[in-house]
Amino acid sequence: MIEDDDRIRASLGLALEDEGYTVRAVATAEEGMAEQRREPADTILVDLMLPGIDGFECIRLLRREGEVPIIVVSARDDTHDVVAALEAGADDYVIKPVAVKELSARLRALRRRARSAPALPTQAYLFGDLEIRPQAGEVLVRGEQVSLTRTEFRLLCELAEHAGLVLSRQQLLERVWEYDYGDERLVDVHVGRLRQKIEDNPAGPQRLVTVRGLGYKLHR
Amino acid sequence: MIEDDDRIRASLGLALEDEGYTVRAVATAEEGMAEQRREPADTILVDLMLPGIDGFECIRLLRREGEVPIIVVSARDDTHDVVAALEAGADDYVIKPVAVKELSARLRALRRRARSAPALPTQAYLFGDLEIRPQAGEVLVRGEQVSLTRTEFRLLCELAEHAGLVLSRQQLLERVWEYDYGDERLVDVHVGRLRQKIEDNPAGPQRLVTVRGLGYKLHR
DNA sequence: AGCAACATGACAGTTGTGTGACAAACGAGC
DNA sequence: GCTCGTTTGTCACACAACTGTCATGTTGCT
Repeated sequence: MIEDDDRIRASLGLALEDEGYTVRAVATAEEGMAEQRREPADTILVDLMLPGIDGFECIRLLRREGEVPIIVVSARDDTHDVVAALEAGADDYVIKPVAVKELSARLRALRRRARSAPALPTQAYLFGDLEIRPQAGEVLVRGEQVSLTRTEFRLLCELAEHAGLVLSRQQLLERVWEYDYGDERLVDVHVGRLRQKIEDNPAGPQRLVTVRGLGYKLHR
Repeated sequence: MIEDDDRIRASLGLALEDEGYTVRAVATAEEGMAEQRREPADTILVDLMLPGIDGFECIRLLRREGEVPIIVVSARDDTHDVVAALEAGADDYVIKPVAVKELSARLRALRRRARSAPALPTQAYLFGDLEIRPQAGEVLVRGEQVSLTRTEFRLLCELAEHAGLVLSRQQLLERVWEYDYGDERLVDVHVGRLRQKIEDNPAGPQRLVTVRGLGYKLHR
């Protein structure tokens, strides 16, 4: 609960605890953000009129960091505020003074809905007749699907993300293997294997080309 | 929209269409239920004071058949009604007369939440000769109904909802089992069982395929 | 030619996945 | 409350796929 009025904070906090919730309460948006980073809450109640960062901004900041359900608890019964709060990313809006039973029912309804965020939406890549769909785990060469191993797939995605640019073996080791050091020959081996699968003539690569002395790049 | 007052039905319907929504409106709970069975809506607006089956009962009936988001639009600004409606399974409660902008914002907020909820989708899926009717709890392979357990069914729905995309074991654990952590082999076992039922040759799956190192996906 | 950079095939250890067995938990029906 | 069939989660094992290393061969540059 982010609420600057001490009396409301104390009484509403106690009332919610009576309803079976565990409540942590702070007085400012700044404290709330810090607390949420320290130990994320299931649900956040936030007042709109706060000193310093106001409620609207606080909602936007919280939204940027996660999908936590947010309920606005405001004294202002104004359609503009309601709309603005919901636009900012709040999930519900209740007017103070609020009946604890109602707030509790809304909390329950909200938490019934609250779940994890959707999958990471990465875009698809298309380079000539090479198509890469990261989220589908698919790679197509001239419309034909080829099956890559995870390492090959990650390597290809990394190259695709920087298509046209040369990536050094060291960069690839760091990004694909998450090795800070390591044998750079390893990259060669996997590039070779990848070529077997995506090149028409693996010995004369057209798509995944070597830049001697620098590294590899994926041709646009 | 389930609303017995002709004037409100017409004006609110038009106003929402101006906001970009497609609206179907009926005057009674009975009609609403029939309409929802015929062609499920994304979201339902329901008045509480209805002739015949009242709003509360209507909400309970709708809830029994699916997870469709429900917003109560009532003239009665009474905490008891709010709590009762939310308890019955409504997702939100707004007071008439309602500002269309506010209703629109609440609709958006609700649908944003609904999208990430693990609810059973309202529409049916058809992938080749695999048909899934989440609301009816039916799955048909080549027109033949197969009986799935609840876990298998939820797993299939989750995969169907993201057909063509790879879902990791972790994502499936979170969405189907609502586990934050857990043994990922559990997913394998259930995928295996599901394959026994929906694949012609479970050892060489065509519909529910493994993407090695990434997870599983349902083929479109 | 000489050298460094790169490619490639083989191989053994590791990892990922499928599957059957089993016991606990559940649930419908009485 | 009880019973019995079903569902669920865990485990162990088998097997296939993948990975990283190495040795050896090839290429491109000076």
